[in-house]
Amino acid sequence: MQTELPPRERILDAAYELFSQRGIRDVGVEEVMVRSRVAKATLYRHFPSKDALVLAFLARREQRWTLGMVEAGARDRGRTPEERLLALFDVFDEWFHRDDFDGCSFVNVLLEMRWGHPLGRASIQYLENIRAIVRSMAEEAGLRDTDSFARSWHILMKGSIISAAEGDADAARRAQAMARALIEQHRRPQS
Amino acid sequence: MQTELPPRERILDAAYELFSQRGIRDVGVEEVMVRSRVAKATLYRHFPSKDALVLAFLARREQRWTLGMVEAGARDRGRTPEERLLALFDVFDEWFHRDDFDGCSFVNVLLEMRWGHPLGRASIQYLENIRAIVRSMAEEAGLRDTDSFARSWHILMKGSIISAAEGDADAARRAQAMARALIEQHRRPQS
DNA sequence: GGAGGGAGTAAGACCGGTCTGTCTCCTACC
DNA sequence: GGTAGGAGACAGACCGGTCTTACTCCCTCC
Repeated sequence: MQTELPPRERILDAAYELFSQRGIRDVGVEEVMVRSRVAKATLYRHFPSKDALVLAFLARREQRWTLGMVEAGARDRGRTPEERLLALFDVFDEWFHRDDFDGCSFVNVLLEMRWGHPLGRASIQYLENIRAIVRSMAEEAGLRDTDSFARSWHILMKGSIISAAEGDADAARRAQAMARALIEQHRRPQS
Repeated sequence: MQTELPPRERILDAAYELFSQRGIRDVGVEEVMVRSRVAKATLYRHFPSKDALVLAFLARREQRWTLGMVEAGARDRGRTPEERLLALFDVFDEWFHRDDFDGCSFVNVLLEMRWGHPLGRASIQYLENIRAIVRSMAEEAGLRDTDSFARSWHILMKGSIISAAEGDADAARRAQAMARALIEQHRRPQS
């Protein structure tokens, strides 16, 4: 039998599953405790408040989702920089078809908590980090106006995620088609 | 002095402001009561539950926002069918720059309540209604594959709304540029 | 026209449940 | 034996929803 993970890891694992699938307000700390088989005092020893736990969840989400699944997945699939950009939507396509598809936690938390709330602010920062990855890929591809490109690209990413949440599992393919046109319009030299 | 609106209207007005600006879970029925200057029994006489009140809010949101602001606004601004489609993002541009910009309530409620919950289901239906408007405009414009067109177009709409919620007030212009390319690709005959 | 009654409303007490967060008590292990 | 952790009671706040009380208005009927 495997040795059980230390309490802090169990808490973070449980929080990740619950928060990513069901959102923040719908999940109480007690549910996190039960799933991680941890006492309340232990949870509050490691995290001073629920908000702090959510912040830790968002950081883990960036590691696993933004960096692990999205960025690394796209970089693995494409050979050229442009292929890697487009592969972002291949990763999304596979993600949208998974039955445990859970949407973008950063968007979810932002809309659940709104601007102004610390968790909303943090989510905005993590979304900006995603745009930075796109921008860097666009620079590798030699595109022009990479900041504007990344913002437009991000519109396609977020819009397709919402559509997938509505039930359109093919939203990534539609977004990818528009993404191709966007690349075309950002090729040097000025068209 | 103007005569006060009947209680039901006062309740719906208060619910509209509160729910559209702050979401569902963050607003308690007591806050709706206070703002509408209505007693609790009165609220529960007109609406059997908070969920029923939220459903009424969503219906009013469709009337005011989907039909009143978005569709009517776009139809007023454009002369040709294609201009009317693109004018959707002119309406968005103005909306994004308003200081009381509140995002798309249907997306907000869907992400707050999730699939499965009756309010999430209702939101998905109202989002489908938006796509039906886009589809009908696309048919007027003589575009081909109008269902797929409307789904792609909707990705641009929702993505730009999320970007605006993040703080990018110019998201509508970026989406409009991609929208132009999308129209181009859906012109008859097959390009 | 005046009395009576019923419907609608305001104000708010109240109930059961849930939430976050604190605290106590006990066990196990190093 | 001291520290970390499990189990859970507890506090204080808030939630949705029910119910009571008192008042006002309007319709009706004599």
